[in-house]
Amino acid sequence: MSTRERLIESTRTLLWERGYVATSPKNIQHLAEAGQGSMYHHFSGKEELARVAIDRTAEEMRASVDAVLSGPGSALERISAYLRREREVLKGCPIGRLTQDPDVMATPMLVAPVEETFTWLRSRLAAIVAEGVVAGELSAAIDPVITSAAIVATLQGGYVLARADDDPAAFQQAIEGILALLGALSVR
Amino acid sequence: MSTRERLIESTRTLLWERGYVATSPKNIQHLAEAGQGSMYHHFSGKEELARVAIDRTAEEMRASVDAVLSGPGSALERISAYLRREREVLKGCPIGRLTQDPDVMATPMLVAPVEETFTWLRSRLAAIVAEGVVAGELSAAIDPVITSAAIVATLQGGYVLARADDDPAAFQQAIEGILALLGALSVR
DNA sequence: GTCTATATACTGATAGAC
DNA sequence: GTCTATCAGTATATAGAC
Repeated sequence: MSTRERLIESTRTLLWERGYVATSPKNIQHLAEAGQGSMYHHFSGKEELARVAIDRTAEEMRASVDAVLSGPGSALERISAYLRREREVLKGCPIGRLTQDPDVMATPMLVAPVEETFTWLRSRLAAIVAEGVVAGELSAAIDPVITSAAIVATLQGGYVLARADDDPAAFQQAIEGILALLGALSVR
Repeated sequence: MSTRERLIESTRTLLWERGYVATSPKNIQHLAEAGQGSMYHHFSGKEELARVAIDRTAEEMRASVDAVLSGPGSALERISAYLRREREVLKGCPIGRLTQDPDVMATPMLVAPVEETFTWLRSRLAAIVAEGVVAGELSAAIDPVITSAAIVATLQGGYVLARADDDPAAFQQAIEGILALLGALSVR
C-alpha cells in the first residue's frame, strides 16, 4: 500500500474511532507510519485528508447498503436484512458519528458527504417501503417518507443506546422493536 | 450567580455545543468570566467539573421527562407528548451526544451518569408501554422492552438526521414515523 | 517524496503571591 | 477566592534540505 493510501486508511480508522476534533495529524502519521513531510506532500492538511477519507467511507457504505437493499426478497425482507446485518455496533456508525463533531459541522466541505449519504439512504429506503405498499405487502396506512426516517433514526439511535450501555444488545433491541412494529403492519 | 455556579453552567453549555474533547478549560473560564485560579480552586480539573455538569444536566432531563410521562393521558398520549415536546433539535441531545465523545467513553466517571440516564429512560418508557398493553390500549403483540428501545433510539437517531440535514424537519419525520407505527397498533 | 527544523498558539495543569 | 507566572506537551502547520 502506498504512503498516500496508508494515510487515507489511517484517517478513516481514526475518524471512526475518535472523530475529527480528537484526531490530530500526528495521530494519523503515526498510525500510517508516515512522516510529517509525507502527509503535507500528499494533502494540503487535515481537512483535505479527512474529506478524502469521509468520501471513501461514504461510498463504501452506499455500495454495501445498496447491495442488500437491491437484493432478492420482499420489501420487508430487504429492510430486515439491512437492519440485521452484522455491524461493529459499539464502534458506532462511521458517518453518523460525524454529525456530533463540532469541527465537522463547522466545515461545509466535511458536512457535505455526510448530508448526501443520509439523503440518499432515506430516499432509498422510502422507495422500498413504497414498493412494499404498492405490492400490497405493507399496509396502505404506512407513509414511506416518515417511516423510512424512523427506520434510519432507529438505526442511528441504536448505536447511541449500545454505546451508553456498552452493550450491543441495546442496538439489537431497538432494531427488533422497529421490525416488530413494521411486521405487525404487514398484510398477511 | 456565584463563580462556581457560572463555571458549572458554562461547562454545561459547552458540553452541549461542542462535547468534552473539544472543550478546553480556557473556553470554560472565558464563558464563565472566571480566572484560571478560580476554576482550579473550585474543581480539581476539567474532569471533575464535567462530572458535576453532566450530573446536573442528567437530573434536569430526568425531572422534565418524568413530568410528561407521569402526567395525564393514556400511555400512547404520554409517549406522544414526550416525543413531540419542544426541543432544540439541531443542538442535539445533551446526554446522547456524549456517547460519541472518545474522552467521555474512556472515563468511567463521565460515562456513568450517561449510562444511568438511558437505563432509567428505557425502563420508564417500557413501563408505560406495558401499562398501555395491560389497559388494552395497545396491541398485546407489542413487547414493551424492545418497543421502548426503538422509541428512545428513534429520538436519538432523529437528532442525527436533523443535524446531517441541518433541518429539524428530519427529526420530526422520524418521530411521526414511529408514532404512526405505534398508533396503527393501538386498539381502537 | 520524505526528512528535520522551526514556529505560533493552545492544552491542562501547578505554584505561590495577594 | 482570585490572580499571574510558569511549564511540558500537543496542534497544525511552513520551510527548506536531501
